Amino acid sequence: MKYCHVAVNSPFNDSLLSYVQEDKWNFTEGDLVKVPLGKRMIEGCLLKINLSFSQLDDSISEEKIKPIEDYLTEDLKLSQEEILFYQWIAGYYHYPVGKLIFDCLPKILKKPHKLLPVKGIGDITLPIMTPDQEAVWLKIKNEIDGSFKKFLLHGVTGSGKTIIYLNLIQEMLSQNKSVLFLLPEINLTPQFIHTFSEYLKVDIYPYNSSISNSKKYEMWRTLKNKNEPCVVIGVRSSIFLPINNLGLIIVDEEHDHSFKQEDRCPYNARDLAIKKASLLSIPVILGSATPSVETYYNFQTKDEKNYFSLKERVNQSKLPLIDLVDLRKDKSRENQEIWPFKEHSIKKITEALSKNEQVVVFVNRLGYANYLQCSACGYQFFCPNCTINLKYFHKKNEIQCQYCDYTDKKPEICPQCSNLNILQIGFGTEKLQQVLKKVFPSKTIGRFDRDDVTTFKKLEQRLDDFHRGKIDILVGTQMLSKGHNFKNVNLVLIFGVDLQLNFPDFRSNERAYQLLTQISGRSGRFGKDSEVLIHTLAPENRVYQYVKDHDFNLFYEDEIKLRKMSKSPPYSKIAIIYVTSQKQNEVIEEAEIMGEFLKNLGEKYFQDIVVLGPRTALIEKKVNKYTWVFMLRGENVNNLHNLLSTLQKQYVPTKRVGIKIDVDPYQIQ
DNA sequence: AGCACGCCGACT
DNA sequence: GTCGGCGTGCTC
Repeated sequence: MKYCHVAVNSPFNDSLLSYVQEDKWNFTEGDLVKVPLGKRMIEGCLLKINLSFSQLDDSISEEKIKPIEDYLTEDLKLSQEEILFYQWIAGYYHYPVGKLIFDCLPKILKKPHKLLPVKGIGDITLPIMTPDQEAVWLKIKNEIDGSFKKFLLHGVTGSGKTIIYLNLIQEMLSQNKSVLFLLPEINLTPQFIHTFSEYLKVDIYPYNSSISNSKKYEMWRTLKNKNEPCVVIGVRSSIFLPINNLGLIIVDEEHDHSFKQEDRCPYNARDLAIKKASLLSIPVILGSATPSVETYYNFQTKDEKNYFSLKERVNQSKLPLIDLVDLRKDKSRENQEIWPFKEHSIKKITEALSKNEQVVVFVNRLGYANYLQCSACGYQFFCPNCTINLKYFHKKNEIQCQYCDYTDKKPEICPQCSNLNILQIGFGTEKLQQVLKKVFPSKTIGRFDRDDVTTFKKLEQRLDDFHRGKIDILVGTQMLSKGHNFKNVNLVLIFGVDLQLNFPDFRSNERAYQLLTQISGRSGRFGKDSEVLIHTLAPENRVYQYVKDHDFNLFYEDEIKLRKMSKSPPYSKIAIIYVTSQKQNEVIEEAEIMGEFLKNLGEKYFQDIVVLGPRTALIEKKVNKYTWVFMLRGENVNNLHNLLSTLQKQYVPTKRVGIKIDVDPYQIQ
């Protein structure tokens, strides 16, 4: 009797199950199959075939093993390289490999659908590079030699990283190799599709959440067999696309947190890009104006010769002048009508508008007021399902939860003391938009956030309107901060970054620095003098000073010292364990028992691993689910992985709780 | 993760 | 009586 190992789409037994391989099949490894599990049929992928019973690394008894039912499809299968890639990821993130595979593959379809790539025109020749750009491009080009190498392209905002990418892509295409271009968010797709199709005469494939499953399925089949070189522009999940003859991966905005998947398998696509490049022996280029501290550290200590920087903007542009607006000053004399703007900021906006320029206003929060509070008794309006305040939306006249769908009418009266004066605390995009509408009634004030821009189509439309000058002032959240090339913006206002700096997390300074620098970078990209006004209650905070001085190195030197002192990454490796349940007492009890287990395990075998916790998650209850967390930290990566594996193999929960492991967490929830 | 079984309360 | 809520156990 022949047996095989199948990675199934179920977490049962870590998704690795054994099946009988009947002689009638002509299977090879990587085939996608249907297998029986209990009373149903589930999807599976053959990892190892032609095994005898004794070769099964499984403690199951022989008579329990059932035969494979059928092929799931013969249209698509995984290559040996893909299997290795998925297995490595599953091991690294302690996630079941079968779940991972079927999370990543498109849903298998019977009928193929039509797929039309964007046909690159390539009718414009690339602009001549500046001497700086040319030097970098030549050095990278000469380093690329058909082996695995990683490069960091560190160029200030507006320094023209895209031109270097395009030259390198053209070089690859001329060698008949395809290129994968990863960007953090779907928002940036339209502009890259536009630019790439102007300069490159090849098929360009966008891959993101606006692409239907049938197109995704067709893309997997097409890219696997495609012989002509092409370019894929995609978000994090496109790292899994089986691109034939892939010659180069570019990760733009490598520092961006959107590369980290938070649900399901919590991988970081930037790190996977490096892994994939090494498996395929190809180069990978990381690009950013604000490299992550960990990436920069790696290039400082290991790959120095592959670090390239661009310090000047192109188009004779200077970096914007950055002004800190102290929100604490002269409170009494402040004009309440324009709050939270200051008269100075309104004056600056007026000046910009009078020059027929556009203005970008950034605030990190949605809605009108962050929460409501009774002025008499201090009562706050909380979500009944989550430990969070309800946000107030003015136009909808509602208070809403950001984690579940709980919504209520705006209260007129305090339910606790019947007081009629309910205070609105904090502000978001909606508030800023409304204030600006009042101050500038003849101007068009647009909004760019998740609340107002709900579909990809609307997003394209809103951006297009702004580019065409139909919007004078655009008020937006993070969505606005990344990569956009606005021609007529020389004034940017920033609000609400103080909150980021107060976040209890070793990355809070880094996040704030990156955010400020990225948003500031939207100002003055086309030659004119430009300005950024950062509104803050803590102008003396050093992060603001580094942003003001455009000094990445000082920021980094300061930050890396803190990381060393606090033994945070890159000086250690971190993993988080989340324990969740609908029942608060069960999570707490389970977390305590698990804490004992981890402590004993640590004392016996892993003395170098620090176990912190259990404590509540930052938001203990979300959608009626309670979460408690552990943080594990260690300098030895292998020990950290061994501790996690031991926990997974040996720890038997006493309650029905969910357990999730997050290796290299970005946000410590 | 599903799915079934089995126990219990509440409703015609 | 029996419908359905959810706790528990099992699946190669």
